[in-house]
Amino acid sequence: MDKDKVAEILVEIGTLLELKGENPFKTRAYGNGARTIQGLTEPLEKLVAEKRLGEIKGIGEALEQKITELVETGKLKYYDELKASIPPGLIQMLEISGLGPKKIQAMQKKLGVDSIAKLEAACKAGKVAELDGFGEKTQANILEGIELKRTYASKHRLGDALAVAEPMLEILREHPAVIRCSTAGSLRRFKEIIGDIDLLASSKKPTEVINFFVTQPGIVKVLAKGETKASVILEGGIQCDLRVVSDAEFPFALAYFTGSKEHNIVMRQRAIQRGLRLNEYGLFKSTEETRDAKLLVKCADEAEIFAKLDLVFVPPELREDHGEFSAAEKNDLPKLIEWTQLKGALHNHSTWSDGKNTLEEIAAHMEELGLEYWAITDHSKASFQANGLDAKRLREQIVEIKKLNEKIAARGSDFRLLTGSEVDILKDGLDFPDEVLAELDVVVASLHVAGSNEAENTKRLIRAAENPHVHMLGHLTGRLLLEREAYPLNVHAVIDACAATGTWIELNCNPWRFDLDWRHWFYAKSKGVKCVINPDAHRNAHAGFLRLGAGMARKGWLERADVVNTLNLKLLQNELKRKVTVK
DNA sequence: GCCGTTTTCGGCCCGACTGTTTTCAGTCG
Repeated sequence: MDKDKVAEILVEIGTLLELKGENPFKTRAYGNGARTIQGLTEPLEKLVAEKRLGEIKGIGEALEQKITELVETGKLKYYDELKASIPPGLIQMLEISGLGPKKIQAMQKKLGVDSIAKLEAACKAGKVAELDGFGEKTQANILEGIELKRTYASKHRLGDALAVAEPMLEILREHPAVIRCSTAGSLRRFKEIIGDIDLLASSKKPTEVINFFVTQPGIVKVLAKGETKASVILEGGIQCDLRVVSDAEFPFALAYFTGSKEHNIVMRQRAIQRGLRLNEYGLFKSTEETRDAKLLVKCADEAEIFAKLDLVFVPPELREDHGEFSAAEKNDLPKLIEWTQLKGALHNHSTWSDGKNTLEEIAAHMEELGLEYWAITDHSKASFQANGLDAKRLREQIVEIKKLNEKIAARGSDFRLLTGSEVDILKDGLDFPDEVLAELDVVVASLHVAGSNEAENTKRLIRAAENPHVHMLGHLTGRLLLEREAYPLNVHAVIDACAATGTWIELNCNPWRFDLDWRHWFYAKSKGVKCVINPDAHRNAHAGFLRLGAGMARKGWLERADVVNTLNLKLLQNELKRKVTVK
C-alpha cells in the first residue's frame, strides 16, 4: 500500500474517532501522522522494513504498529472494525456547516438520525428543536446547511477562488476606513484546492468595514456577522470570511490566519519556549494568555514576528510545517522563483489542433506580455478528438512558424515561436517516429490514455523519458482536480528515470491540473530533475496561468535555477539541444 | 495518540461567533 493511501486511512480514522467523541488530541494525532507520512522523502516500505517508523517525530508506538500492518498486509483490523461501528451517513453529516461530532452524536443517540436524509426528515418534523441544547434556530440552520451542501461544492480550485477573491480585495482596499488588507488562509498559501476565501483588513472602524463588506454585490448569503468578523457565501458558492483588526494587530493576524494550522502550532510553541505568548493579536511578554498592550512585542510586519522567534521570513507558500522551521532557523530557505522570472513557455496549443488562437495571435500576445519565446506543441495524430496533427500537417506548421518568425525578426523583435509537438505516449511507443521528432525545437511527451495498471503506466512514461528527442514529460499524473484522480503510477520511479536521462518534468499550471503536484518536487529536485512551468495554453488568456504555476513551484521549494523556462531564449535553445547531443 | 532542559503523566494553540443558555458548549478556523 502506498503512502498516499496510508495517509488517507489515517485521516479517516481521525474523523471516525472524532465522531465517536474521542479526545480531540488523539484524533489530531492521526491527522498529524497522516501529514507526516505524506511528507516522507524516503519510501515508506523501506522505513517499515527497517523498523525505523518510530524514529519519526509524530509517529509513536500505536501509529507505527498500524502503519506497519497497513503497508505489510494492505489492511488494518482496527480500521475495519472502527469503520463498521459507525454509519457512513454520520461522516457525511460532518460536512454540513454548523454540525460537529457532539451534535451529530446527540441526534444519533436521541433521534436515531444516522444519515442526511433522516436528519432532514427529523428537522422538518420539528424533532431536532426539541432536544436539549438545540432550538428552532439550530434546526433551521441545519436545514439550510443541508441545502447549501446540496447546491454548492465545499472545495474549489485555486484559479476560481482567486478570480473572486482578488476583486473583493480591491474593493476593500478602496474603502477609506481600511488601512491594510490582504488575502490569508490557504489562498495566500497557494494551495491548489481551497475550502473558503479568507480576507483580512486593518481599520480603526471595524464595524463600518464589516457592514460595507456584507452589502457588496455578488454575496448570496450572510452566514455570520459580528463586530470584527463576517462570513458570507459568494456567487458560485465560495464562502468568504473577513476579519478586521487594528493596524498594530495586522501582522499578527495575517500570520495567524494565513496558517497553516500546523505551522501556527509550531509558531506558538516557539513563542512559549522563549517565555512569550503568540496569538492573532500579538506577541506578548507573558506566559499567560493576554492581550495587554503593555506586554506587546511590537512588530511592524510578519518578518519581524519571525525574527523575534529566531527565524527568517517564511514565504506563505512554505507554511505547511514541511521543514520550513529547520530551514528558517539556519537561514537556509530557498530563494523561491518569482513568476516574473519566467521568459516563456514550452507546452501550448493553437488552432492547428484544439487551441482557440492562431499562430499570429499567439505570437502578438506573448510578445506584448514581454515574453521571449512560446512553443507551439499541438497534439499528435492519436489525439484525433483534439484535431491532432499527423507528420504532414506538423511539417506544414513548422514552415508556417518559421515564416512567422522571419516576419517578427524583420521588424527587429527578438521574440520567437518555437516549433514543437505534444506527442502522445502510446502503448507501444510515441505517436511520431524519431526522425519527425528530430525536426522540432521542443518535444513534450504526454500520456493521454492511461490504463489501470500502475506498472504498465510507469513503464510507458519511463520509455518516453528514455527517448533522446523527448525534452519533457507533460502533466505526468493526468489528474484533474476535483474531477479525476491521477492514474495509477509510480511517480518516484518516473522521476528517477528522468534524472537518469536528463528529461525535464512539466509543472502543468492549468489550475485544473497543477501536475506534477507540488509535493513531489522536493524529491524531483533532490534528484536534480528540472522543472518546466507550462500553461498548456489553449487560448491567449491562459498565459495568466504562469503566475499560478510559479506559485505552485514555490510551494515545491523551487528556485529560479530549478526551472528551465527562466532561461533566456539563447540559453534555452542550448539546453534543448543538449539531450540529443549527450545521448 | 504523542511527547519530554517543567520527562513516563499531564499537558497538547486559542479566540470569535452562534445559539442556547443565564454562564456556557459547540463549532470553526
